[in-house]
Amino acid sequence: MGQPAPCPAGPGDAATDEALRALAEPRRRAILRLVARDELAAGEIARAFDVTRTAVSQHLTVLRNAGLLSERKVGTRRYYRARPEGLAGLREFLDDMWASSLDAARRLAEADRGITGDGRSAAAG
Amino acid sequence: MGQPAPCPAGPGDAATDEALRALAEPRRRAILRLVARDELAAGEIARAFDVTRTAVSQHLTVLRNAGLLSERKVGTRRYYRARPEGLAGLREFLDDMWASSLDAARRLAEADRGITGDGRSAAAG
DNA sequence: GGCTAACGTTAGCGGCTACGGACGTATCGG
DNA sequence: CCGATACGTCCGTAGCCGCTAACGTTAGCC
Repeated sequence: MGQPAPCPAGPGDAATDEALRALAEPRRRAILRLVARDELAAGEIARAFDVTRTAVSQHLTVLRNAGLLSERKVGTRRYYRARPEGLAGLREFLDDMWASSLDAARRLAEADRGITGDGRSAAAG
Repeated sequence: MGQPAPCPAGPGDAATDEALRALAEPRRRAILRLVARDELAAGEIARAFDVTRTAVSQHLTVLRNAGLLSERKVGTRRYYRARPEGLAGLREFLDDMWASSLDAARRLAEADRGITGDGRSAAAG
């Protein structure tokens, strides 16, 4: 066991889970790409896909719930826009993972070199 | 057969889909965090969770298939390690999305300013 | 050869989720 | 007021996903 949680960051974990799960769906990624360029209405977004408006509306709800979308109501139309802030948490998460992996890789490489090549250089550095 | 997959840095859509779907699961993220620090055997990883070894083995397979894990066989033990390269595609994807969102936000902000504040500055850039 | 340890794999099951159809609601126009 | 438009929401269904139990395989030891 062990949940040391070196970087709980409070809402970072939950938000990351929501955002990651939302991005795991190809449709939602496509929608996000679409609204990342310009602000579009739900109908226009739905027309860009072969699925029904119902599915698109649900996807929009999921994305909005994950903090990846921003909603703007104008009359009967609802315009959606991508939220960079929603991706910030994910970038941080990936960056942390990236750093850890690289550090571990370097450590293992040094250890392997000390075993296969030279043994006394282990204390070097 | 085999998987040369030298990490296609270009249209990593398929790879991004696999990696994103793999990371969408909390268990897999925890496993990845575990092996990001040090290289561990499947049994040790499985012991770190309350689920059975079968589930962990499947998670490891998924992560490995997504290019996020590296396998090293030693006797009956199989050591797993996180692969930074697997996260590279995701970082690129998020970075692109981030840039697009920010650009769109700035454009919309300028357009909004032109409407609410001044109209002749619309051509400024 | 026989035994144990470590691990992956297959089959079956329960839960979740994306999808489509039908319905209700809010807004604009005549 | 009534119709049309735009959108969200509820219900039922099909497919996917993660989990467990049982089995098969490979490596080390006596």
